[in-house]
Amino acid sequence: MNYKDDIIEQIYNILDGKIEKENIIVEKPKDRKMADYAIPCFSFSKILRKSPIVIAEELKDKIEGYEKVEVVNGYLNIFLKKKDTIKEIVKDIIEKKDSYGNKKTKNKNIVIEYSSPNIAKPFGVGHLRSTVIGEALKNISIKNGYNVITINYLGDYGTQFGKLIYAYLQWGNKDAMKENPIDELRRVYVKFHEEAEKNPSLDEEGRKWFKRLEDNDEYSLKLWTQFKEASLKEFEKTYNLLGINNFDSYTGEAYYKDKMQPVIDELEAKNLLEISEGATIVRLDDNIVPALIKRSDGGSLYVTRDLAAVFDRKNNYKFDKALYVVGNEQTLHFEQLKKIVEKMGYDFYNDICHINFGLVLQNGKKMSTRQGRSVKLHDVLVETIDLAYKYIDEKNPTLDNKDEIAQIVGVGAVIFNDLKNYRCNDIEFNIEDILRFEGNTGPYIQYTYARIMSLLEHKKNIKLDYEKLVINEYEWNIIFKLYEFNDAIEAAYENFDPSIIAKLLLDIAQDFNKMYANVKIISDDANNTEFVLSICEATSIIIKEGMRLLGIKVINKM
RNA sequence: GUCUUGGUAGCUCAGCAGGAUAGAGCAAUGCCCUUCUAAGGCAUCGGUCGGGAGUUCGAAUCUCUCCCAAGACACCA
Repeated sequence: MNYKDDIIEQIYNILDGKIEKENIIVEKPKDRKMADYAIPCFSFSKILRKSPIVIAEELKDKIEGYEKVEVVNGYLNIFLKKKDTIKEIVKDIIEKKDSYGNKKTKNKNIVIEYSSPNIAKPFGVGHLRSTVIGEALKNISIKNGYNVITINYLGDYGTQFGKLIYAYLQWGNKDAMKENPIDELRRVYVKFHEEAEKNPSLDEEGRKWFKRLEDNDEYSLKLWTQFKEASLKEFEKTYNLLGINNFDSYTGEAYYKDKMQPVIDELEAKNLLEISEGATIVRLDDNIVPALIKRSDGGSLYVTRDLAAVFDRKNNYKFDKALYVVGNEQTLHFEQLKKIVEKMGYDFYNDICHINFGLVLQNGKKMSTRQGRSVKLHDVLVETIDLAYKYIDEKNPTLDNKDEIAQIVGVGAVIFNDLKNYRCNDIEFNIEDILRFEGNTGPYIQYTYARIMSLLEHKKNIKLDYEKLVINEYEWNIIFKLYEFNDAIEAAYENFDPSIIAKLLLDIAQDFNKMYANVKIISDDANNTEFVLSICEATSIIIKEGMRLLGIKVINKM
């Protein structure tokens, strides 16, 4: 049962419906000793023309089904019946296992575009964010009952490839290309931008080569294909480490190259196009700068391709929502995209959602491949896994699958570090933070899980006698947190924010470890032991499932 | 310059559809493994919630204004 809803319902009825249900606020007090739920009655006094205390006193005697109801400073403080509540929640979780918290099927399709690394560039820590947030949102959306289609919209097209082809032809080294294609391509790309600083006419060369690529020039196409294949091979290593490799589609930007013209024609037919300074634009509202559809030389641009993509996806997947997990810096781009779709007369523009996230900064500034400032994700993962291995070797040297565990812990640390904070905040890239396995970290939660699994080996599955139990505050705190998992799943979807789940898991792990340190779990009292172990089991189910939603594995021993 | 985010403990961040003494982690200091995994727990230290004004019974939370930082702003994506 939902306690909050029940309390609201009761108060609504007691006050004869004079206070709207949405105005009855049920809070969770910061300090659980004050109450399990609290209702501030201040706002009722204007309508009922009585003091909050008088109202609270009236309500106090009429609310039924709870352990205790108190009035303090105008708050109505409600205490749940501990044993009944625990029994109900623990039983529910253990029965449902990892399906606990699953929401009803919505019969709606969600397309999520995420990860989207750029071909011919290293898979940098910047792309980690999109990858990891997108993956979590996929899991969270499915948990909430949506059908999900995932798209890895590879950055495999655009003027940058013209620049790259030109740069490779100018300064490229075939042997180096064979040896380590990504590094070689990065080298010439950085070189191009250095040279272009001195000699802006190089940009013109880049555009020329991209135009050739768009016009299906055989030589350009051959190089482009070579770059792309080498990159994908390289990315696969990183995806394998992260445990992410199941996109429904890998259609990159290039896929849309022959799908842009119909959209341009439609824009033309709807009289939305305009020529300005030689380029073709769509003029939007006064507060948004016009969107460039075609360059002066006829070449396509980012918006052009995204426009083609959004219609293609609407047709193919009949999406009810399209999520774009793309960084903050592209906010304007998506505003323009939505606005154009709206101007074209389609009302699904509202279903286009830019799931923005903060930048990965280095020394307070944006990382940039162009300026050679970027850190390879693969290197970071390897470093973290190595450190995890050292920990294991030191703390539990007899474990037999150390490599596997080190990988799960190391990768978990990296992913959790990214997901634990609100996604829109910028992150200062700090390898020390990632390499920390104590406190608010992924390994802390994984460790907690391993502890629980070790305890559960003592579980005998005997029938509990609830009458004999004495509940302590540690147990009670955990149960209440476990119960919040349901709400967290919905909130994480509604806000498209995985950190809501990450924070709850930290809370749960913390409460568990407090209990672990203060309560003797395996004791002579078989009934009580079994009871606490059932709480442990419920906790382990929530931690495992919550971590799975975040894209992180747990292990039984570490 | 315009627009968008953000400014909470030394550091990284929670809290923000207003509510009871502002919370974690890290760092620092001191405790706790003959007992269930010390990647843990406990304690101490640490804050005029960027400045100012307003709205109200009540503001870290809402409004305005100023300061600071980052990002975006026509032929990159």
